[in-house]
Parts: sequence; C-alpha cells; structure tokens
Amino acid sequence: MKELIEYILQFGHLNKQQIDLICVRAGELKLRKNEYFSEAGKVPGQVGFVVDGIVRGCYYNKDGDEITRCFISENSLVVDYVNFEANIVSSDYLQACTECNLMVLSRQSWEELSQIIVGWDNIKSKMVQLCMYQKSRKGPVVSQDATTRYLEFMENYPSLINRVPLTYIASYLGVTQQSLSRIRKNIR
Amino acid sequence: MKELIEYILQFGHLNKQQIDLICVRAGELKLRKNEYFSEAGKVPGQVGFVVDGIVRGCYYNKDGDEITRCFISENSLVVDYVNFEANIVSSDYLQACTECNLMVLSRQSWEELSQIIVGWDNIKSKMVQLCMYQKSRKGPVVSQDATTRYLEFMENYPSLINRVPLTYIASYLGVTQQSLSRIRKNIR
DNA sequence: AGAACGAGTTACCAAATGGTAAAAAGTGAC
DNA sequence: GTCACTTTTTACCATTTGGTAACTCGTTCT
Repeated sequence: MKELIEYILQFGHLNKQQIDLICVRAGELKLRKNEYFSEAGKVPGQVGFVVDGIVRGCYYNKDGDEITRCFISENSLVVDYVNFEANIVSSDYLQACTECNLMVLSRQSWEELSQIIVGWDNIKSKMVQLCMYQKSRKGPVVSQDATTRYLEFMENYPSLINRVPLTYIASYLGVTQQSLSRIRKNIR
Repeated sequence: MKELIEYILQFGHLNKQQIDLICVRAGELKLRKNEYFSEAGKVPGQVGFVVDGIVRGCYYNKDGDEITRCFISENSLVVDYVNFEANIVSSDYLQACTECNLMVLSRQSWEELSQIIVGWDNIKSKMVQLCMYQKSRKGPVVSQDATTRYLEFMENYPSLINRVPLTYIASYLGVTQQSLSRIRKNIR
C-alpha cells in the first residue's frame, strides 16, 4: 500500500484524509506465474499497480503468434487504460510473468475517487499519460537492427533480463527466439 | 476554426460562450513545405491542430540518420505534448511535409483555458490520451516484416501514400528507401 | 531545348534474420 | 538420482534486408 501511495503522490499533493479514501478502496491481489490480470475479449474491470513482480501485455496476431507488447514491472500501473476508460472489450492479455503482488482499484472505486477527491482527475491524467509515453519511448524502435534493439532493451529494462523467459523478450523485440539467442552469443 | 471546434467537441460538451473563449485565443498558422512547427533543442511553445496538410515528427539517431517517428494529418493535434506540458526542450522536430494550415494555441492560452472553462481539463486529457494511443497502435509493429508493415501503413494512412515522399515513409517503417521501393514493386 | 536537381527505381552482392530441426542445459516431480 | 518437461542454444540453409552505386523520370531554372 505504501508503494502505491508514494507512486500517486509523485503526480500531485494529497492530504491524509484523501490518502485514506484511496487506501480503503485499494485491495491486494496476488497472481501466480502465468495467471491473467485481464484477458482479451473481456472488459477490463480494474486498475492495478505492481508492488512486486512483472506483468506483460500480449496479443495474438493474424498468424496466431503470441506477441509481447509491453512489460510492466514494480511501481507501475498495469491496465489496458483506453479500453478500461471506454468500457469496451480489450484485445490484449495482461499476464503475470512471475509471482506478483498487486494493489487494485475496481472500476467503481476508480470512478468514485474522481467524485470525492478534488484534484484526482489531474493526478489520474498525469499517471496515464506517463504510462503511455513510457511505453512508446522505451519500446523497441523499428528502424534499429535486432542487436541494437536488444542492447537498448537491456539499458531500459536492466532488471527484466534475468527474470522473464527469453521467448517473451524475443517477441517483444520482434525477433525469433533463435535470433535473439544468436545475438546474445555475439555480444559476449 | 470550425474544424478545431468540431474536433474538440468530440471529447465533451461546451456552450457557445466557452467555444468563444477558445476561438479568440486560437490563431492561424500557415507553414510552407519543410518549415518547422517546433524544433529539437527548443521548448515547445504551442499546441497545433492540423486543418490542412501533413506534419511529421522526426529525430536524429546516434548514427545521424533522420528517423520519422509519426505523421500527423488533418483533424489531429500536433504537439510534443509531454515536453510541452513539462516545459522542457524537445528532442524531436515537427516539420510540415506539405503546405499546412494550422490552428494554434500558445502555452499561455492553453493554460488559461484550464482556468476559465470548467471541464476543459477533462476534454484536454482525453484529447492527449487519444493522440498517444493512436500513435502507439497505428504505428509500425516491430514483429512484422517490412512488407506487412507497409501494407498496414497503407490501411492505417491511405491518404498519406501519395502525399509524402517515399523517404519519409521508409524511415517511418524502419526500412531503407531501396527496400521499400522493392517492396512496392513486389506488391504490384 | 538543355542543364541541374530531386525523387524514385533497379541491380549487385554482403549481411542479417527466419524456418526447421536437433542438441544441450536447466527445472521440478517423484 | 532419474525421468519428464521446459527453456535455451546451436546448426543448416532459404529468404529478407542493407549498402553502394548507377540509372530513369519529372520538374524547375536558365
């Protein structure tokens, strides 16, 4: 809980009373490896915050290949926010890569906070914008070759390399697992 | 001006008085081909809206290659919003690909609107979120091969193909101009 | 018309990456 | 420990893409 509050306070000031309004609504959620936080074909029902562990977003392309779209590690929001906000079914899975401890706010709680905390909407939009921005700027760049993408991945996400399966990293970087293994060999 | 107001009203309701508050602050800006709307190394000073024409976002990578990061065509906001909001220098150029007619709001006007229009912040955050989301979801996918990226580009941006130079499309898709030319040939 | 320029195309070869398959290494259950 | 299972590595060859360079096609300027 402490981690969630600290995270939120990055984006604006709240007094103790307001913080309590959040705390009473936030619940703990433990996910085991490979469990889903939200699934394609369903309407996202909650906003999560990763206290411990790694979640990944993924989808299936037209060929049926599973593509990892993003990794979300500690101290980040985990939610398909656009679909959550619009209340429409998601096309992505959000899946625990490791054992995960999350804090979650239900849709109802999330919307209530807008009513009862002045300035919550401001904090909320800053949080969401940061999420989206980081995903786009820290993601793999299509104009770089596979080796460069992997090197930048290691710079941007040094804590992930030994914690998530190679397959996931490969599909995130847009290469086959075999190519990534070869790239690793060449780097050594 | 009409176009800008219609665009804004997609995201929430405003009365005539509120619309006037926007109109008196919005200015027209014409850009000739290759002129910059904002430049790397400078703090973005205004939010633009493309009435007519195409703007592209680009930057220079470590090798000095110019990379097109996005295309912005009619009825879209054009602004490096994260840096605009944070008031810090941008690393990207926003450049007119064609003759452009824009509507612009200065930083001062943009911030004033938050003070004088109830609900503006709500509209604003929805506009910005849509911008970011579209950029990430309509952009080239690193796990696809060059031909697929080009085909999806044509689906997502059919109006751009005959209006922007091939070089820009190539760098956007992460391929050389020669490869893209070859891909076009194979498709015919 | 001719020169100069920019944009797009084509060709050639080298390098990078994918597809298929098999081997090796790591992990957990019994 | 050993078996079953998953993950990672390696190898081989086909395909894709990049780098260099020359060529074609229009457009503009004189």
